[in-house]
Amino acid sequence: MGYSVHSMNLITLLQDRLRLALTGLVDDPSPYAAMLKAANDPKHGDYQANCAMSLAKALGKKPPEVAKEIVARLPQDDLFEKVEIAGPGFINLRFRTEWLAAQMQAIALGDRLGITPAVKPKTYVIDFSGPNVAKPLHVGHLRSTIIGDSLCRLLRFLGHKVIGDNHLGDWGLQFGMLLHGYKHHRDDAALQGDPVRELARVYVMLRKKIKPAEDVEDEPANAKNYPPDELAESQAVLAACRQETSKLHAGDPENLKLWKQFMPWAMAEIEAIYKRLDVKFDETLGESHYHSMLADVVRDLRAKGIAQESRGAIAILFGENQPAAIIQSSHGAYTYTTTDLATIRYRVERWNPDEILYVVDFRQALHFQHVYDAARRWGYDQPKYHHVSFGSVLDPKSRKPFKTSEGGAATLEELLNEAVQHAAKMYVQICEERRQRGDEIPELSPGELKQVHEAVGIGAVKYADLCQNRESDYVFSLEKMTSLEGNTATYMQNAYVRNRGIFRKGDENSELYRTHPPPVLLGQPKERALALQLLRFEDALQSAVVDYRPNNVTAYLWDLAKSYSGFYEECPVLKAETPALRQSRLLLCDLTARTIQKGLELLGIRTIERM
RNA sequence: GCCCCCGUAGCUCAGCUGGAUAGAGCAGCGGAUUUCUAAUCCGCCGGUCGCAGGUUCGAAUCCUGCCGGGGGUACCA
Repeated sequence: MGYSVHSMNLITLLQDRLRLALTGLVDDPSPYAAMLKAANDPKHGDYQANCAMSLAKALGKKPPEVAKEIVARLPQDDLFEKVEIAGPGFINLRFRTEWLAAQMQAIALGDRLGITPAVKPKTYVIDFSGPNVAKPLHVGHLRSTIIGDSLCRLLRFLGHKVIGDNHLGDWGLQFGMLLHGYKHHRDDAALQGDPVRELARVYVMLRKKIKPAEDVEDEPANAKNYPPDELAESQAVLAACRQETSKLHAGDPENLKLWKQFMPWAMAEIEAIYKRLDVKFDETLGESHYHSMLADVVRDLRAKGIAQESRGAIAILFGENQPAAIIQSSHGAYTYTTTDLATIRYRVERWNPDEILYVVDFRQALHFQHVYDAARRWGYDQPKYHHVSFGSVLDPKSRKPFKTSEGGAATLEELLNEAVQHAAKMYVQICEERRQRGDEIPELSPGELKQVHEAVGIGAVKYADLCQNRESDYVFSLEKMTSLEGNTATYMQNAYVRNRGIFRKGDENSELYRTHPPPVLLGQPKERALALQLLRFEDALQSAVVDYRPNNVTAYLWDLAKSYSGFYEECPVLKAETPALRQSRLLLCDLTARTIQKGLELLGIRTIERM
């Protein structure tokens, strides 16, 4: 049968058909062709087109008539098995099963699972992670890092040029605090032994000291909460830290030298975590990188009339009763708005990106509005700017965002350790259960075991984060995320392992199914459903990318796992009735495994061959 | 005060460019299964989609108001 491979993007494929059918009926068919979705009930076919209803009024006809007309205009070929008009005018489309089978064979070739790279690749700069390097990473940094990394992977896989940039907080007050702390509170012995830890200690100590002063600056009425002498000392320390920061910014040799000394210490710790998380950046250009450009940015913005003097500071105004954005304080200091604008200029000049994504906490929404608005007025209006905002990670006890700066809340490292330990504990428990049942347990070397626990533990944390809609807050629960049940990384990793087990047990070389894919038979409903689900992979990736929502990938994988599970229950693979059926099912298994593996990879989650 | 976001099953959350009876997971209840295995499967129970209006063939989804929660709101980032 000579089915050609069109595009593995089912939605695009169908929309193209619909657009053809609609041409001549309406002036602009695209919005109507877009009214297409996967049917939520198999009774309604595979996909449903919903345009007839809304088109009816414009054409002055009844919806079923319009639907009939559209169906008559659909290209006549072998794509559909059935096209039905139902209800108030839905057009239900069902693919020919033979066509699905042919696609299976086609996408098995090559390593892209049928997904073709973007025809018009775009350039993306993705600004993510951006930790404050003076303090240890904590749960709050998790989301930006994980979501940003996943978006990099997804866009890159779809053929775009991606620059992942870690915009470090390496130049602000936090370093003034370290400088002050180093000069007045350091413990030389501790510094010799473990400089990273000693710096962290000093930082936490100063954070505490400064808090009253900051509280009172926020809200003068808070003054009554503190004893006057404690408050006075706090204010003095804060002033001293600011002084150190200013000196650093002014190029004071001693402070600059210390800064250069502190940086590698601080970075070593952060990089260890990135390595463990398997997160890489193309650039790590922190705030310090832009420092020398800030004066010029302010000058240029003033010269162009975008910024002006206001209440003693240099500010960009956004209309009456709107808060302004300060780009230079009345003391002469630059702000993060200034740095972000300098960063935009740098990025545009260096990469000329089509889009710049900021994977940052939702609380900074107003700041980014200011920055985008200012950047456009400044002339940098060609890139699209997106604040890929996300909600907070909530402490299950307090139901409030995790706080670390003041208290002893978990650092990210502790959290990851806990997750990995939990994975190890689960492993022992499950092995025990299996031993009691008399099952064979794979002999894994200690090294292999460690890899497995790491992949499972870290994967669990990542997946739990990514499978949430990023905009909503979520309650952090180690129990839930490392569970074997439900939509978790462990479940998906195990689905993969179990699938690989079939090939081992059947002594089958999966490589053969990729170079010489056998014909596929989809006689059973579960086989057909699995094939259809496999073909939806590209739709899932596209939907994840257009809204910057990796949870569309996890949702897809979960559906795939369920389709596979149904198939697995009803369709024996190694014991299939005929050799041809066995071959066909092995191909479906292999495609499933590869899709799971690729999907997880695009989320930054590792698969393992055995668990 | 002003601006933004959120309010969906007992719990945790999807769904929100309007579409057919509102979906998962966990918890609860009832069956099937002892395996191609670190995941059993199927069914049931459970919802005035915060409240009230409006738009229309059709609203969890769009608009307005209200209630409740969170966040932001000029010299921190």
